[in-house]
Amino acid sequence: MSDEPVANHTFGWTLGVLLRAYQSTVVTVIGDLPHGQRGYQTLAAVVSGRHPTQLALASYLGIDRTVLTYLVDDLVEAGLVERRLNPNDRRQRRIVATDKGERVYKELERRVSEAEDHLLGALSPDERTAFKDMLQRTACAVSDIEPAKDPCQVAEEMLSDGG
Amino acid sequence: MSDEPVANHTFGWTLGVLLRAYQSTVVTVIGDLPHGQRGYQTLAAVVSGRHPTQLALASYLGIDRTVLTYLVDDLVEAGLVERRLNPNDRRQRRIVATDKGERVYKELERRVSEAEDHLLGALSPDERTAFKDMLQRTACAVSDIEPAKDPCQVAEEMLSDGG
DNA sequence: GGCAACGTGTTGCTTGGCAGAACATCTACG
DNA sequence: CGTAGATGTTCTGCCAAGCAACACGTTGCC
Repeated sequence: MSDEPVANHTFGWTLGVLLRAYQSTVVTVIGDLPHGQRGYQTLAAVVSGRHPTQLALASYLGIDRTVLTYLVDDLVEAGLVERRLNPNDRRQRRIVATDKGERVYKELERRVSEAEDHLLGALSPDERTAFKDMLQRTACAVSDIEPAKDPCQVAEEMLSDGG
Repeated sequence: MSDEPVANHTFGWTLGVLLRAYQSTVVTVIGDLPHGQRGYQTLAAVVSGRHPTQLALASYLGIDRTVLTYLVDDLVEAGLVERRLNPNDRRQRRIVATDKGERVYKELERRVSEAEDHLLGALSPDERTAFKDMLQRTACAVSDIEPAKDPCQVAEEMLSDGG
């Protein structure tokens, strides 16, 4: 193992390198978005329209509810999203993207996609697709291992009464 | 893109999910190691025998030098590694694994590998290999984009005067 | 109506990691 | 020898994140 001339890097290390590179790239690309990469992920989740409550949003993003409050606060302040009361359950507040939010996200998403492709420059186009697909499947499967997060399967019943 | 019935998760989100899952798994598996996943990565890097100086080690791990000091301190205290002065340049201190450190790492590495396989359970064995390979290539290619880190190409000349 | 449970927001505490400055040690170059 | 630069250590401050606890409004159940 240890006398191999190449590679021999830890899986976790490669993950970390990739994530750091991704983060710094994304932060550079999105610039003024309130909470950097976090804010971008949040905006993306909001635009997707799933996650009827802040709780669902927080667990999807893997962050604390108290943190999400500030996050949403700042996104609201930036005019990108707004809190909308669920008339069926006025405890819940659905976070929806404003028109501006959608426009901004579309533009950012374009830039971020470019950055991602740049990041995956070592892979051929086919490999990139395969890589992203595997990454998706793996990440979604994690929801089975750690059901507390349920990132992929969003209760769609919850959506029906909110939309 | 946006009207696909499934998936539609951000690349960064999948990365985050995977990393969080990996971290929590690893932390569970390694248990008492001083700095959790960080400590494990450090130990792995030390055992690999590359990185003749703490600076090289820090940049490889993508962490600050001042942080590495504490990390190494605790690993030394745990009897896993030791600081060895480079006789050719006594400013430099090469971190080497003790016998205990190597034994511990071997065991931890076994467990972590299991955990990784479990984590990649959604992929077939062939896919796992391909995935890890692509991940490695991508992570290593990042060193070209951000040469400050130079994670993969370790100056081997530096090694020759230290070993 | 009364009570428990829930969603949200707020506060405070703690931890962890990063960044910067100052310092000691050592090497390299005149 | 003296100076400049490199390495590592220590100290300090800072910021982000997570966690716990509480308050408030709301819902559901009895």
